[in-house]
Amino acid sequence: MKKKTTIYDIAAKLNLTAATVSRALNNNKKISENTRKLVKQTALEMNYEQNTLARALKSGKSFNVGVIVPRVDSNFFASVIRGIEEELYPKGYHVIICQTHNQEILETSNINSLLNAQVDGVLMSISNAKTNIEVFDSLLQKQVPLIFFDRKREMDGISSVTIDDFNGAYTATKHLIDQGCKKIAHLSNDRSFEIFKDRYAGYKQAILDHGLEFDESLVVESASKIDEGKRITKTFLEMQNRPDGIFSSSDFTALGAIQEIKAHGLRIPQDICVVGFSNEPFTRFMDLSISSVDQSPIEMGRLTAQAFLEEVSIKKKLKVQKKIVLQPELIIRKSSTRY
Amino acid sequence: MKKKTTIYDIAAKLNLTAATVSRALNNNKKISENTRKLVKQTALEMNYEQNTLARALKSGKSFNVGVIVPRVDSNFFASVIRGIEEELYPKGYHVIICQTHNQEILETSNINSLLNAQVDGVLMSISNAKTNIEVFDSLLQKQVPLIFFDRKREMDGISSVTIDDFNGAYTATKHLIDQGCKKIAHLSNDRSFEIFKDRYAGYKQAILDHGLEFDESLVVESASKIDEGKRITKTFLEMQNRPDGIFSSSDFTALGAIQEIKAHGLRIPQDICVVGFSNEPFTRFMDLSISSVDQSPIEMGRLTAQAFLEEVSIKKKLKVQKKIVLQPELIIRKSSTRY
DNA sequence: TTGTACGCGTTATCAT
DNA sequence: ATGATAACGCGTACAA
Repeated sequence: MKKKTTIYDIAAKLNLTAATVSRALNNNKKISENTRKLVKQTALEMNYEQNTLARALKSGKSFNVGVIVPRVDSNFFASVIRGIEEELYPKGYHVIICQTHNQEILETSNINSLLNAQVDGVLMSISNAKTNIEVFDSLLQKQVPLIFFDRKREMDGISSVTIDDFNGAYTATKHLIDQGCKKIAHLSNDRSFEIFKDRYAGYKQAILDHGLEFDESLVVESASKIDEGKRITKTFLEMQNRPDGIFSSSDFTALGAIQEIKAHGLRIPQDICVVGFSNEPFTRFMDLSISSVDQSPIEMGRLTAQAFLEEVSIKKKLKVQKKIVLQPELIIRKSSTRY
Repeated sequence: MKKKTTIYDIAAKLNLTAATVSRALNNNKKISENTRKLVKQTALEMNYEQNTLARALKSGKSFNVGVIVPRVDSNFFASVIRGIEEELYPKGYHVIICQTHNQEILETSNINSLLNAQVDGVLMSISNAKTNIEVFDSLLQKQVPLIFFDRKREMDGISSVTIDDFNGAYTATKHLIDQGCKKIAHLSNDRSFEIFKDRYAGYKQAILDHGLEFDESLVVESASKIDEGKRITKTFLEMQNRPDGIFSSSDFTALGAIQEIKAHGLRIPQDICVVGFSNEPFTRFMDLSISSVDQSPIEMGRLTAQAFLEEVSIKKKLKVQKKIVLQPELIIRKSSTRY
């Protein structure tokens, strides 16, 4: 194990003091151009590398940013992380990944663990609607920037990057109406999350705005799973007056719906149109490609990272709360294209 | 900003010295049971949390592990990362993510950047077959454990976790033969990577072992993209004596092949059987579900993490090189099920 | 412009 | 069993 060269080593070699070397390397104004060049030159020759840990200990900045998501092996979150990493890496930051698996305990322990590692910020997507708010307060108290993406929580002074779920749902539902659907069902999800509440609201508003009848019994909550989509769709199809359109808040339940509809010998989109949400890769790959609402996750990641960078660059005094809302894009595919 | 309580604070309160407190907290043997309890008790009361940075600076251990992958928004790598994170988090380690986008420059800079952040280990999947080996040496010299997963490089003293690509390919090809295929093509990929070389070799061996004719013109390299699969399959279908089976080293090219075959009015699996590789989620979702070789990525991640943990727990003296090879599992679906 | 001296929070090595 | 002190590597207020 070769020992790393420190500023002391290079100071010794140059008959200078460590302080001078430090200043030279940090482009401190009050240093002669000569010594600056000399120091940098020999630093290069001696393969000097700044000890991040020491600097972090001294300055309190670790140049690490924590990212907390329910899970990483989901296309959406993986893509957001990709965006975050790409934006932060060039600025010298590293991204630390934590998964919560939707467990409140893990959400709390992750935050504490990141706090303990002295990250410079935490970017997270709420995974548990009822996680105690105290944990977030502990972040605020320690002046560690916290930024929500996708699944946020209404909190004073916290910036967030989300998409306009209401509008995405509204557009999708309106699209179904444009395709001639008269009775549109909605596969919803836990509405204690804002995103699902908003999608529900957008769906409802579109229904009402276009003279259709809003029927609460056509809205069913479930987990984002194929089988759930099948199960619920089965009940829809057994109605005496079945729906002719389905707006799903998840691509997986949408897929389940499609499978169930086919199993019943009905045609898509002729008999029933289906639109999903998230634009998961598989929706594009199917023979019967699935229309879906794209959330531009990479862009969301980039913007989240940018919001963080802004927050750390700004003087601590003024606290800005930024709420960035991305406009989702409806990707129209075969599952809802009648004309 | 509340100041964090340090061991000095709790030492002062107890009329002890910081050293004693440190020892008590670290369960040092030579400390009285009384003071140990007392210290731990008051530490709890004062909300003491160990400063990881200081400990890292002192001990040289950061409890951070770097993970380098081509990209995170791929199901395979995301799943491996998931496995790694789940294994490491309970042990107090954090996972730092880096992406290379298959660029040699980024591969090198990522390693250096992680080295600079003083990670306790680097887990990586080679993304560029010709990355200069020097970078890896710099890791070895600094005694930082390096472990390859999936895409490895043959290097002395480096542990790796891979799957038996040869066997996976062999099994898949044999399966096609069992289904009655007589002329099997192979959609390959850059064979400067071991994994693709091995898959090619497994395919070839299965052909030879079962009395079929090996025909090099039925093997074509391409990137792992749907369109490439289409393009190459088109040339296959235009042969006077077209193949009746395709083994693809990628699920994406397999999908492209399937699309092209259908477009030509041929039936799957009756006319042509197709098997892919990786078991991407979408292969299961299709109406015509795609047979594929599963690489158990989460398991791979866990084993990689475990190999790392072992390596750090062992005395630095003895260097163990572990080569873990997972057995892949062929998932047989509609695209290759004739009987 | 450069040097001196100290602190960041912890642990390890001496003593006592 | 506990205390005193140094050291990890860096940055910075203060002095020169």
